Order: sequence, then structure tokens, then C-alpha cells
Amino acid sequence: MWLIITEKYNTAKRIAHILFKNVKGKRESGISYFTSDDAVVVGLKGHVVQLDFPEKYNNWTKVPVTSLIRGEIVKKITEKKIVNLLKKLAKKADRVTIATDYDREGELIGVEALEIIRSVNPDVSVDRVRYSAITPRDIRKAFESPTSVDFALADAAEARQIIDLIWGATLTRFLSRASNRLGKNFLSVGRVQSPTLRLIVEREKEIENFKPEPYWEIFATFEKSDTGESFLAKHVTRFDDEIQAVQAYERISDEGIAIKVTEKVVQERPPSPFNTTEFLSAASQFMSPSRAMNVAENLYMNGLISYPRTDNTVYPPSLNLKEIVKQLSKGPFSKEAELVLSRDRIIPARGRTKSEDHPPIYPTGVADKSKLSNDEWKIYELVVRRFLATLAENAVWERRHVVVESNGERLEARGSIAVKLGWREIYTYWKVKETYVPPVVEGEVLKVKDKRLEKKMTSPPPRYSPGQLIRLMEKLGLGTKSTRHEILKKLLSRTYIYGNPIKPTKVAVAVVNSLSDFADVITKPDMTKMLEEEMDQIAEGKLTKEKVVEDSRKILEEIFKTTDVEKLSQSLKQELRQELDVGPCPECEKELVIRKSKKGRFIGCSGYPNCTFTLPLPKNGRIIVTGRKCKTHSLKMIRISSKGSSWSLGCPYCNYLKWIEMRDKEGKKEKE
DNA sequence: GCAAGGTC
Repeated sequence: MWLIITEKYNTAKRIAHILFKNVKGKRESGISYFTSDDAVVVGLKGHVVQLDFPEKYNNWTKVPVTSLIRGEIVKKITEKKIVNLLKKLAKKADRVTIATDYDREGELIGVEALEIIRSVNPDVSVDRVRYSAITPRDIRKAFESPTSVDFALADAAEARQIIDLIWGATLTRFLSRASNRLGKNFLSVGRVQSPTLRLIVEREKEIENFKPEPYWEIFATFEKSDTGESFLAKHVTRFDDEIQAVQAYERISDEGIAIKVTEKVVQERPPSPFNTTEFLSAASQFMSPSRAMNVAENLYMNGLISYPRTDNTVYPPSLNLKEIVKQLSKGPFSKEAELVLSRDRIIPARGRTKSEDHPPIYPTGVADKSKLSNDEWKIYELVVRRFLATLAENAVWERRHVVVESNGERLEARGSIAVKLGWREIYTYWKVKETYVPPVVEGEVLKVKDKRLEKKMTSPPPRYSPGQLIRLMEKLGLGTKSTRHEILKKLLSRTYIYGNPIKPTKVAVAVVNSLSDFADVITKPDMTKMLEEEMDQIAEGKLTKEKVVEDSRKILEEIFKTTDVEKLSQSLKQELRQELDVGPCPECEKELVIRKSKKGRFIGCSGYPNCTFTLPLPKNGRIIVTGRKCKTHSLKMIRISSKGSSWSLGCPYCNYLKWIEMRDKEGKKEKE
């Protein structure tokens, strides 16, 4: 029997139907696979095993943290059903072909399956096929010339697994213990999450330390004497000095002369095809990236969109774009599809990243709105509109730039009008911003209808939106197309971050501060960069997995040797105490703090027992004390977070007073 | 109860 192993169910199905006739679907203990004559095709679920420390390391308080650095590591089965099926089929196999994804992680996933197969059938013959698209041509070609498994490449991926586990588990336990945050309140640390968190914390610090500086801008409205049309122009200089600004403002007389007019017709190319990052970034205006990914996964499973995890922004030549548009012209986006079909030639837009993994995300079926949930429809519509837009005509803009001089002061106006919407008629998520500036000839004398001097303040850099952060992570090499959204979800569920745009909690600031104090490497993208380089060298045979892991262990050991654990623990605890500080007590002005009692949690006065002021808190959800203060009570606003989402309770005192008022009203009603 | 990476 010939056993073929793929990375997931869908590719198993596709490959079986491409290679064989009379394919039968079978199902055993919840796992579906495919057979034909002597061949069996089984899809895994990505990794079916997971590295971990054995059970004897489970006690976070009793096991010394540093013993994890050289602790034993075992492979635990995470997909029991698949592993059982694999073992059962492997016994009958005389040939095994590994057909997992053609990348580093895919090689390891294949080796994991192979280890399971060999545990019951050690002498089975094994080969490996590599394909970069699941088209009949590519698949047949790959199966015509099988190669062998690349164990060095799999080793590279395993080195990453080991290093991530050792560093992550050791530092997570260390910080959690140092701060006495055990149980579900633990403080997590990792090669990807910590640098990402640091980005957020650093942006917040920039905002806090930002000193707004004044600057002045001068505007004038000019009027044409022939048509009476007017337009707004802005002084070409942004003034940092008030005196100079006032002088320039006063010099502007009651007329000006157009000294330079430039008119241009500008072509605006369509947006590039969606890869995961661009897709999540666009979808983040409707929902969180992890929700968007979830919905996309569903649509993919139902045959409505292509595989949503891809780095590629260039359509492969094997994709029949026109055919897909024709299909779409029969569905709810017929109008948009017709716009594309009416072109003489369809030339697709292309993005910067061309990779061979999967095509960009495109619609693979026609959806019925009534059969989809709201979110599903939103995502489907987004994918369809983006796809059609990438095949549509340019948008065309008429731009006009006018420079007017009045008594030696120069002002300018920029007008742009969309003369043809092109792809923008289809991709409606970006607003068409038009500004009208009337035609003006050089030398034309214009009347100054109005002039004004505005004082403005410089503003700090903005906080990150989830979409921006995912793009930034990609740029810095943090995480992968499949994990970036999950990293953000993780930071949310650990109450390290909240809100949109994203803000860090006090805990996050404390964690980043102490990590950068004693284990700076793990808070920087460089660790990933170095690891990538080392993995390449392992794959090339220039380094061994053992050597790379050993070097990494030594670095971590050195960190613990040179750290004053007691001192670090003190400063971390000190900083975390702020997290409980809610603001001044309205009765005695001492600090109000979050306290726990047997009945639950509440806000109490630190002056207790002299002051017995208290405020209630909701029973469920995690409490986040934000940086914003109530204007009436100076208490910090509170958010409640549960299952990745959060809502604002506002000022706890205002909230309490409102509740009292409500209760009294209800009471009156009942008496009547 | 730890990481990050696959996939559902």
C-alpha cells in the first residue's frame, strides 16, 4: 500500500483527485481520508505533536526556574485521532510519500508524521514530493520525480521549537514568580510576543513624553475676478516663530498673482492582490484580525475564497482570472464583474512580494448573502471587491497646483478631481477625496477674499491600530502569516493591551521594563533575525541543531548568572503595585486600591481601618486600570476585559453613583 | 497555568 501524507485535509482531497481515479472518501474515528486502489491519502492538521517539558516540571513554585534551561524535552501527541489512524495505516504501507507544504515548517511536520510511521513500520521506503501550487500540472510534475526528505531543514525548524520553548517557559515562569502572579494571572514572555509588546509600550512612552510645540499656518481664500469662483490656499511655509508668522500674515495684501500653475492628469493604479497581512489590515476596519482570520477560514472551508494564509501578492499564471470574473458576474457582484469584463485586456495588478507558497487571496465561488452570517458576508465582499479591483482600470485624476504670490508671500493650493473612478468604483473602502481648485492662468490677478492665521500644536505619533501593528510585525520579521493575529489575541487575553487603537496596560509596561533590564534580547526583533540566520545555516549543513540550541542555552544561563534576581523582583513588584492604584479617596484623599476579599473584589481605601470608603467592582472579567482620569473625581477609568474583548466601566465612583440613582428610582416605582 | 508554529 502507498501512503501519502499531506499537511491538511483539503490538500489530501485535492491531491487524491488529481492523482487517482475512483477516489473514495473514508472516515475512521472522526478522521476523513481518501483511497483509490492501493493508495491512501491522509491529511494531517499541521503539527500533530508538540514539544514540552515532562510532567515532573509542572509545579511552577517547586521546580527551580533555571532547571528548565537544560530540562528534558519530550514530544507530546496533540492530535491523538490522526496519530492513531497514521499508525494503523502505516502498518500496511510499503511506500510512504511525504507531501506536506513546501517550506521549513512543512518539512518538520512531515518528519513528525514519518517518526510516527516508522515507530510501527521501521523499514518502510520513504520519499518526499515538493509542489508550490495545487494544480494538476504542478502536482503531477512533483509526483513524477519524488526526492528525499530534507532532515537538515526539519532540524532547523526543530531548533526554533526548542529555543522558543526554553526561553518562553523559563522567562515566563521567572517573571510570574518574581511578581507573585501565579495561576491565570501569569506574565508571559516570548520571542515574538515580547518584541511586539515592546513596540506598543514604546509608542505609549513616546506619546506620554511628547511635548507639543506651537506652529503657525496661514490660509487665504482667493477669488477669480472673471467667474467669481474661489479657492483656499495655504502659505508655503509652516512657521515655528509667531512674530515671523504675524509679519507674513500682515504682508498679504488684498490681491495676489498666480505665478505658477501646473496641471497634470495622473493615473492611479489599482491596489495589489491580498496576502494575509494586507487582508487582515483591510479587514481590521470591521473586526479584529483574529476574528477576520476565523471568518476567512470558514469561507475557505466552504469553497468561497482561496487559502487565506499566504505571503504572495502576485497572481500565478496558472490562475484563470477571466474565468473567475465570469463566474462572479453571475452573482451579487455582477455589476462590478461586468466592469472588469468590459476591458479590452485584463491586466492584473501585482504587489511586491512574489512567493510560491499559495496564490493571493481570491474568491473561488459565488456566495449567497442570505446563507452567510453578517461577518462572513463582510469578509467575502471585501475579498471579491479587492479581487475585482486588482483587475480593473486605473482611476484617473486631474490635478492642479497653483502658487499665488501676494506682496512677496507665497501660498499654494492643490486640487484633484477624479475624472474616472476605474477600480475605485469597485473597491469602495477607500474614500475618494476630491478638492476643487478652479482653472487659473499664470499671471492672473486674484482677489484676497479672506485671510487667516492659525496657531496649531504639534501632535504625538498615533497609537497603533491592529492593522498597522500586523503590518509592522511583518516588516520587522516578527511572527508569520499564520501567527501574527494570534499574537495580538494573546496580548489581549493576557491583559497586556486593550482598546483600539492599542494601548498597553500598566502590567505590560512593568513587564517590558524589567525584561529590557535583564533579558533585553527577547524584547527585540533581532532575536528572530539571528534565529532565522542560524536556521538557514542548519538547513545548509553548516551548523547543527545541537550546536545552535547549546549556544542559545548558554546565553540564557548567562542572563540568569548576571542578574540580581532579588533586586529585579523588588522593582517589578513595585511597578506592578501601580496597577492597583485607582486614584485619591474622595473622603480622605489617601490612595484607593483594588483589593480582594473572600466575597470578591472591590475598591478600598489604603487608609483602612481609619477610612472605610469602598466602591464595588463587577464580579467577572479582568480589571484594567487605564491611564485616563475622571474629570470630577480624579479616579482612573476602568475597563473590564473578558475573552479577548473589553468594555469600559468608566470612573468607578460615577458608575457607583449612577447605580445608586437607578436603584432609588426603581424603589420609588415599586412603592407606587 | 509556560513559546511559536502549523491547522479547524
